[in-house]
Amino acid sequence: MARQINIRLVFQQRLREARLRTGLSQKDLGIEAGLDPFVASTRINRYEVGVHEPDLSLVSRLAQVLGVPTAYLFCEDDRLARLILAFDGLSIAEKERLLKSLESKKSKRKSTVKS
Amino acid sequence: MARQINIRLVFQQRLREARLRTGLSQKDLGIEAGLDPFVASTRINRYEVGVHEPDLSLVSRLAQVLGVPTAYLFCEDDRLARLILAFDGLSIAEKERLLKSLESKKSKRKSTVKS
DNA sequence: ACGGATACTACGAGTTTCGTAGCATCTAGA
DNA sequence: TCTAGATGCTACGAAACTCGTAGTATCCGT
Repeated sequence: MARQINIRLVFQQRLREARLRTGLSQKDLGIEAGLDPFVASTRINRYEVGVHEPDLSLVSRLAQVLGVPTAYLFCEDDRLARLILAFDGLSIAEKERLLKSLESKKSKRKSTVKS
Repeated sequence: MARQINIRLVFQQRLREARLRTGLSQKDLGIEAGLDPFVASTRINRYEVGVHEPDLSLVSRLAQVLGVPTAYLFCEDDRLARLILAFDGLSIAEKERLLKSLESKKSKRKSTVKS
């Protein structure tokens, strides 16, 4: 009812979106992620179009090249995606401070959120 | 140099960790995620042990049963994992407020973070 | 000691992705 | 305009992977 999100579609979109942000071509992204230059274009294209799914180790290398945490590529929720990127830019001290603040007031709210 | 994290290992650990938090057995987790009861135990076990990788649609269903965002299962960084869980418990208004605050002060810091 | 629940694994069958070899479109330069 | 290069994309058989089956081992409660 509420949520039947297609995670594969999410992955495709986040991947393409992040690649375009870096300005890389499909081929160059693949090459920088360690793929053979002769197959890089083909394979990255298939991941963005949704024909195939890459295995986790490649996903991780792609994320590194794209400058995002691996988790970012699997965010169904745009707010969560934004959060991850913003958090990524913080210093360790700032991260800890934010976590402390968030985790302290948890369980206060009952979370009447619907989605 | 710095980071050669094994994302597969991360996935295994987050999966098991989240399952134990819910108190479900490997079998029951699989069943609730829609697997045939006769293969549920076997398959979930292989994912936790790292023998095989599930496809994205199953990962998504597992995350739903476990009550975490799909992205959570791919967090290399513990701090990011904590953040995602904490963020998940906020109301939409609180999420927006937090994002606004984080995104406004971005680009102020140069992010001298090393890891 | 028994039965049941849980975690785990080898093996062949089945399903998926991979590499190859292309095609179509667009742009820049001759 | 014609060509060359870059980019995005796809069908096909081969290769690599996961799947279901059929088990084993261990622990726990009765």
